[in-house]
Amino acid sequence: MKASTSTSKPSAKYHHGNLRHTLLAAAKQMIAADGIESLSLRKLADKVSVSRTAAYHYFDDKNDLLCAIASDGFRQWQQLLKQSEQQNQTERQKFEQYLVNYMVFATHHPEEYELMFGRCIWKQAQCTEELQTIAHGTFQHQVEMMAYWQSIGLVLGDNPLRTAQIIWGTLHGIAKLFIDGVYVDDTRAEEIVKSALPMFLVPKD
Amino acid sequence: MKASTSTSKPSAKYHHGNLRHTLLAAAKQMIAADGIESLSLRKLADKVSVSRTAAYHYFDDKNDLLCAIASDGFRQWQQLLKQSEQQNQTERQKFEQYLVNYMVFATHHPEEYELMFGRCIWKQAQCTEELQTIAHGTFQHQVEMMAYWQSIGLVLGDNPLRTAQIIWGTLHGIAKLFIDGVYVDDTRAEEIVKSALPMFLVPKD
DNA sequence: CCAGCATTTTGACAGTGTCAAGATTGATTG
DNA sequence: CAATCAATCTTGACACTGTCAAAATGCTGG
Repeated sequence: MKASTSTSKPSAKYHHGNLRHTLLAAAKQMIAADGIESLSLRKLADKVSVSRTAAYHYFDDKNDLLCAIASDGFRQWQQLLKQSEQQNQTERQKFEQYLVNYMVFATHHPEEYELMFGRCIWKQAQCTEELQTIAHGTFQHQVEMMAYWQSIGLVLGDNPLRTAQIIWGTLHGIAKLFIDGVYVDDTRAEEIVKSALPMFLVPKD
Repeated sequence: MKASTSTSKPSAKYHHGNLRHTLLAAAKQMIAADGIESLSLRKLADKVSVSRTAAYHYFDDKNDLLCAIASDGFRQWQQLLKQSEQQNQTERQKFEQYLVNYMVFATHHPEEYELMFGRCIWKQAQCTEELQTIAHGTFQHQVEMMAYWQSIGLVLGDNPLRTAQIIWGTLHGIAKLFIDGVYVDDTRAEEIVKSALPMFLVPKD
């Protein structure tokens, strides 16, 4: 357990140190292990050895906590994107890389992915301003990339928004069918998306 | 309220008549109105004017009830498919009709759709044998249709399963992004899927 | 009319999120 | 150094949830 405080003694203190961070880390670990729906604030508090309602000082709500995790997820995803973008590749390779990255991220962080793009936050509960902002930024970036790839004649279609919706839809759909256990195929999600790639491209000849 | 019994008096009786059916109908109505996650067995029982645990005589579980609703959803979907298939159309029209049907069904019955294809049943809880069976049948039918459309040179690709996975993924993804409120665009889902259509088809010339 | 059966109810329990009020501590002043 | 204060955490309480065991109710066949 990497819990404990940041500065001084590791053992039980009243003032925890940086409880907010610890809570987030523990929560991520728990949802990774047992899924979002089996995360309870009380079990979380137990795990961090803190009282049931301690989290309420850092989060308005359970929903607020989940939104914070989702926001972190977006930051992680954006970072991965940035890393990938500055590699020296042809645009076609970048596009393929983007698709593969998406699937790898989604299948490797299924619960975070669910929080980021799932009904849990977007439909059921209202999402935080922070989440709204960072998510919107990510979406927009996505559309811009598609628009660019269309403008250089790599990707099919003339309506960037529309095409972005379709391609993202495909990625999201395959990811979700995998994550939610509908596809029990042992095929890797990356392979499926790789065979989908040609559908999106402007024919060479 | 179309509740009440099937045979005799409509008013309060101890033996309800066909409580199972009534429960299912009321549950569908409730999830259509307020979403799956706000359905509780107790509120359901209240609505049907029956005690909290009455449902347990017809369903093992809350999960069992949800599975029953999902099964009904699959039956409805299969019926819609059958209706559509026996119309007199070209194969291309049938294919397009299939895509549009999928989106219309998904967006008009979002909560049922979520139950049928969502994590709620497939991942989180284990699904009933009945559901497993009917769902598997539907999936298989889907793959067979894709295989046929490929065999007659309508749809791209040579691997039926793979192509079915991709096309279904696209449908599912667009549907979910709409349903879950990520796409707040006022564009109709059918239009998006219609513009996706050409991607799947073998070029004419 | 009564026994047995299917059906429904009542009681109870553990678990959940969340609010209000109190307890503890570290930091800030005079 | 001591007293105050604000940040932080805990305790108590409430309504709500799913679910089990045991009791109650009403229908049906003998």
